[in-house]
Amino acid sequence: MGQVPEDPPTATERATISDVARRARVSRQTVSNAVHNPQRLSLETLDRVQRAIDELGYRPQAAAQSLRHQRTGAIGFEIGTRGPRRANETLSPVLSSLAIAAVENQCHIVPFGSNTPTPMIDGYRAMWRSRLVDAFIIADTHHGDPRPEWLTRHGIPFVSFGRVWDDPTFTRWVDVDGAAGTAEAVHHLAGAGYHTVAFLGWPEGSVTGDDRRRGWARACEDAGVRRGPEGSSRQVLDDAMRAARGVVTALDPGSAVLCASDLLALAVHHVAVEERRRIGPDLGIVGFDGSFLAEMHHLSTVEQPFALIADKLLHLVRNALGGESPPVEGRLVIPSLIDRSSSSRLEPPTLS
Amino acid sequence: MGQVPEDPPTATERATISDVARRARVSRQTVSNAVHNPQRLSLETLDRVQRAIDELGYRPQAAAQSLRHQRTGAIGFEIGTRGPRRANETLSPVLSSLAIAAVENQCHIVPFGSNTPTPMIDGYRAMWRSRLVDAFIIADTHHGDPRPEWLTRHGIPFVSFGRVWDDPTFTRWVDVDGAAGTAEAVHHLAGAGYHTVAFLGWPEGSVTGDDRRRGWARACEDAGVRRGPEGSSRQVLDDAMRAARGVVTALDPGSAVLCASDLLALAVHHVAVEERRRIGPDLGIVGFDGSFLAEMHHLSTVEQPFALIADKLLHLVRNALGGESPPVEGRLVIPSLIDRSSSSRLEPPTLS
DNA sequence: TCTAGCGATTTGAACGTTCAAAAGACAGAC
DNA sequence: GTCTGTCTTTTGAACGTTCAAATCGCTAGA
Repeated sequence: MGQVPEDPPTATERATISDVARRARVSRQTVSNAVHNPQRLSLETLDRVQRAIDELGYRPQAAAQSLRHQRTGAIGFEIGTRGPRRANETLSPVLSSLAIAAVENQCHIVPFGSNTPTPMIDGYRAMWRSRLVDAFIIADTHHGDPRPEWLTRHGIPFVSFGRVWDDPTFTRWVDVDGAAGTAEAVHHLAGAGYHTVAFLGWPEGSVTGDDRRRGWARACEDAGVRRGPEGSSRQVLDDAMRAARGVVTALDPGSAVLCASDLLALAVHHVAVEERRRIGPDLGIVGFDGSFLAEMHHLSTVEQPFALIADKLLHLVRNALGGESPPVEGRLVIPSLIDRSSSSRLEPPTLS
Repeated sequence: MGQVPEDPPTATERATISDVARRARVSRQTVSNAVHNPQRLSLETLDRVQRAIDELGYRPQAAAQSLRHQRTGAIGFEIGTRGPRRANETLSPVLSSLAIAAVENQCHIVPFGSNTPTPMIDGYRAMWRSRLVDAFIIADTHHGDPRPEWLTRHGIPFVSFGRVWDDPTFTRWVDVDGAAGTAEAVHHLAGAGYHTVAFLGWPEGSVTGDDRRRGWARACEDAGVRRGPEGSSRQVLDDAMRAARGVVTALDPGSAVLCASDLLALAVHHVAVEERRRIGPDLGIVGFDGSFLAEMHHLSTVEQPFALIADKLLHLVRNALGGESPPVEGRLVIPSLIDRSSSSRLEPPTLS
C-alpha cells in the first residue's frame, strides 16, 4: 500500500512540514492549517495529519516562522552591566520568573550584558539590528536613564520593570507598590502587638527607598502605632549596622524596625544579637525583598510577586507588539508580607 | 545623479540586504560577501558597499541566517526548576556569565524553566523540536540525572557545568576543582599563622562536598597544620549554626574554620559573634562560593571563576556543534581565594 | 586572433514556513 | 443541465539569507 518513500527523519534531522505533508498525503499548507486552524480541515484529514505529526514529532521550525512573520518571539533583557554582583542579585529573580513565564506566553527571553561599564546602548543596538529580538524589557530604571529615550527615538518596542521616571507619558511599566508593602508590614506589626515601629532605609533621593518610607510613615498614623526613629544607610552591611545601632538603642522592648531591604534587616538582626535582644518578642524586624537572606534568618519580609510581575510584563510586551494603544497608566503590583518569627511577640525563636 | 529611488528604511523597518544592494548598485550576494568574505571584492566595490551598509545600519537578519544555515546560534539553559530559590541563587552567576560570554562568541543564551517540579525533560524537548536552540548547557548535574542520557539518546548536542557522573565517557564538561580551592585556603591559613584548621561541610555523599573536604584533609598534611574537628550540616542556617557551635567550641585562639559554602561560613561567623571571639585574630573563617553574603560579612571565600567557566563552556559547545571530537578529558578550573579580614590574624576588624 | 585562466560579480536555487488567492468538490436552486 | 454558494484543499509567492554554479571582463600565452 505505498509506504512513504523517504526514511522518517532521525532525531537529529528533525521533521519538516514537507515530511509531514508527504506522510499524510496532503499539501504543506494543510499541515500548517492542522496546526494553526484545525477547524478548517475535515475531521478525516485532520486526524490523518495529526497522526503524521505525532509520529514524526513535528513542530514548526522557529527560524522559518520568524522569517515569514518578521517576528522572532524573543525579548531582550539586559543583565549585569551595572555594579559587580549586587545588580544581578536583584535582577536574577526577575530573569528567572520571566524565563518561566515566557514558555507559557509562547516567547523566550534573551539575556545579554557586558563586562565593560560604558557600552549599555551598544548591546541593545546589536540585538535590534540583527533582529534577534522583537522588543526589550528594561529593569533597574533610574533618573537620567538613557535607555527609554533611545529606544523610543528609534521606535523600538519596550516595556519596563520600574517606572520610567523621565517620561511620565510612558505607561508600559510594572512596578512594585513599595508604600503598600511597608504599610502592610506596619499594620501587621501593630496587630501583633508592637507599640512602636521604627524605619531603617536608604538615604533620601532613591525613589524606591522614599516610596517605602512613605508607606511606613502614613501607615503608622492609620494603624495608631508610634513612629519610632528613622535611620538611613547605604546598601552595605557595615554602614547598615552603624545605622541599625542608632535606631535599635533608642527602642524599648515591644518595638519593631521596618527595613527598606533584607540586607538592612539583617543588620538589625546582627545588632539585636549583639545586644542580646530576643528577636520577635523584644524587637520585631521586617525586611523587604523576600530574599534568601531573610529566609535563612527567619526574618519576616515583604516579598515582591515576581511571577505576577513577569506575567504582566509579558502582557505589556504583547500589547506593544500588537500595536494596541498602551494602558492609560502604569501598573502597580502589591507585594505581600511573609510572616516569620521575627515579627511575632508570642514566643522566642528556638535559636537564641 | 540618479538618487536611490526607495526611501531609506526607517528605524522600525530595518534595512535588508536588498536595500543595501540597491543603494550600492551591486547584487545581494556581493553585499553578503562584503560582510563575510571582504577579500573577494575589489577595493572599490568593497568601499561602496561598506558605505551603504553603514548608512543604512544594515546587519544580516538572524532568522534568515538561521533558516539558511540550519543553525540558530542559540543555546538553551535550564534554570529554576529544582528547589524554590536556592537553586537560582547558585545558577544565576553562571547564567549572567554565560550571557556576557555569549555576545563575544556570536551566540546567545535562552534560559528556560518551569514551576512544576516534574516536567524537566519537557522543556528540553520543546526547545529542541522547534529548533529554537542548537544545543544545551546543563548545570547542577547529579547522580541519576536523567538529562544526559536523554540528550545523548536523541543525539542532541550538550555540554555540562559539573561532571556527568553517570557517564565517564562524556568529557564535554567543565567543573570547579573544589579540592584545589580548599587546599589553597588551607595553605593561605597556614601561612597567615593559624595552627589548626577545622572543616565544616555537608553530610557525606554529596560529590562537591566530599571533594572540598578531601582538599582540606590533604592540604593539612602538606601544610603541616593541625587538622581541627569536622562538622557537617545541611545547607540551612539553623542546622549550620548547631554544627558550627560544635566545631568552634573545640577550637582555641589561632584556629580557623574552613567551610564548604558561604552559608556555612556565615553560621561560623554568627557563632563567633555569639561567643565574643574576634573574627580573624582569634578565629579564622573561610567560606566557599564568593557570594554576596561573604562579601558583606568580610569573610574570605573561595571564588569560582565564572567568567572563565562560561568561556570554556561555550568553547565546548562550539566543539560539539563543529562535529569535532570531544576533548580527551573534562576540564577542571581552579577557583581562587578572596582574602578578606576573616582570614587574617593581624588586626581586629573594625566592626566588633 | 583565439583561447585558457583568473578574479570579480551575478544568477538561481534552497532553507521552512504561511498568506492570499485559486481550484476542486459537492450540494441545492433555478 | 447550468449556476451559485460553501466547504475543503492546493498553488504560488514571499520572508532574507547564502551556497554553488554560471557569467563577465580582462590579461597572458599560443
